[in-house]
Amino acid sequence: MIPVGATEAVSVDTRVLAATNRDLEEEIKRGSFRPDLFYRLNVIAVHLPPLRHRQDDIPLLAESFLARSATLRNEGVKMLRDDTLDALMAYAWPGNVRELENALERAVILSTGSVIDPDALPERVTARRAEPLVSERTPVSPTLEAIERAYIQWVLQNEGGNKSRAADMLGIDPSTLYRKLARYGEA
Amino acid sequence: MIPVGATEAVSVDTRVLAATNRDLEEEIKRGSFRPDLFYRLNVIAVHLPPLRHRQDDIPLLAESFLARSATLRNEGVKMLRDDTLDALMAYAWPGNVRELENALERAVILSTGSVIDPDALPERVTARRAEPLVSERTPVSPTLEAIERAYIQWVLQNEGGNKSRAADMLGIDPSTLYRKLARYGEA
DNA sequence: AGTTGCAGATTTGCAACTCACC
DNA sequence: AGGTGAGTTGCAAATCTGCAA
Repeated sequence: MIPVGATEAVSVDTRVLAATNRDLEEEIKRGSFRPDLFYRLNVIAVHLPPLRHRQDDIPLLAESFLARSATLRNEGVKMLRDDTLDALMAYAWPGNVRELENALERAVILSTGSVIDPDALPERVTARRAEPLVSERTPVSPTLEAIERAYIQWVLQNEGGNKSRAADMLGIDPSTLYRKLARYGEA
Repeated sequence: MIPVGATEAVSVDTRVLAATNRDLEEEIKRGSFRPDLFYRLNVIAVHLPPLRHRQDDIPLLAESFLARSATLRNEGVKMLRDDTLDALMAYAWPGNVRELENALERAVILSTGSVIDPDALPERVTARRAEPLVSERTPVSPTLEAIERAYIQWVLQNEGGNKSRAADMLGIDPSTLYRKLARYGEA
């Protein structure tokens, strides 16, 4: 595909072809596709899933890490003392899951017994209420409208600029597509 | 992230974090993102870009392949005779770019001189008007509505199910999001 | 195929209200 | 009792849509 206005020829198509299968197409046709589809999107740029929005997940995540860690080290699973867990849940984890994982790994190493107490956690975690980081990075997702626009453009290109066919793909009336495009043009 | 209703813990977040950069976020925030974003989408399942809709691109693609081939083989670039190119452009390339590439590779090998004539192409290509393949696979793209749904779900998940915040991300009123979700629920 | 008028259907943001939790 | 924030609903205005030309 040659992007509008560009001159580069690409060989993406090929791989796409290889990666596709009918089942998926079917599933997609009926509009039900899995979120992991969007994880891919994500990998490129869209969003940083903020762990701090899911504090309830922390116990589960922690448990899972501890279990894995125990397996890897051929040791028994270490437990979190209640207040240790509290600390974990209170912290904002700006580094998300990775940071949580690292902290727990460290804690496992530092703990001699089978119970992990708060002392084993990095200071920044236990320091209650680390003041809101200067640049509390607010993650950004594209606007619904932005997605619509981009997707439309993309389908349109795949249909060789044929608006009627593109409209069929999109499941809307050609006139509707026509107007949407017009709107995009203005703005 | 733990998908709604699931129990698996994942560590996707991390990599995402690593792969992201501010510039992209900026660009995205303002709603202008490049099509290659959707190529990724594409890689997973969405669509088979049909080469037959872009016959004008064929000369360019062919040229680029020939150039590359020449480089790889340490030979001079071979040229397409006019009627060879005609044949290429007349053919529907159900296998898309991959098929084109293969055909050219074959042609290069078969051609002793520096000019590629039609005889060097696979039969199916030169057989004028190969009858429309039995299952002329019509590529499918998800409906606009399907995309909207999926994207909304995805953002919603990233916001930990918080509809208000998700609505902010999406650039719509919380009530609007609420209703959309309700609609999805019914259907 | 692309475009536009049109009348009806749908959708939207706003604001108000409830509910839960601090 | 007071405050904040999420979720939800009524409503009138604005927008959007499919159809047909």
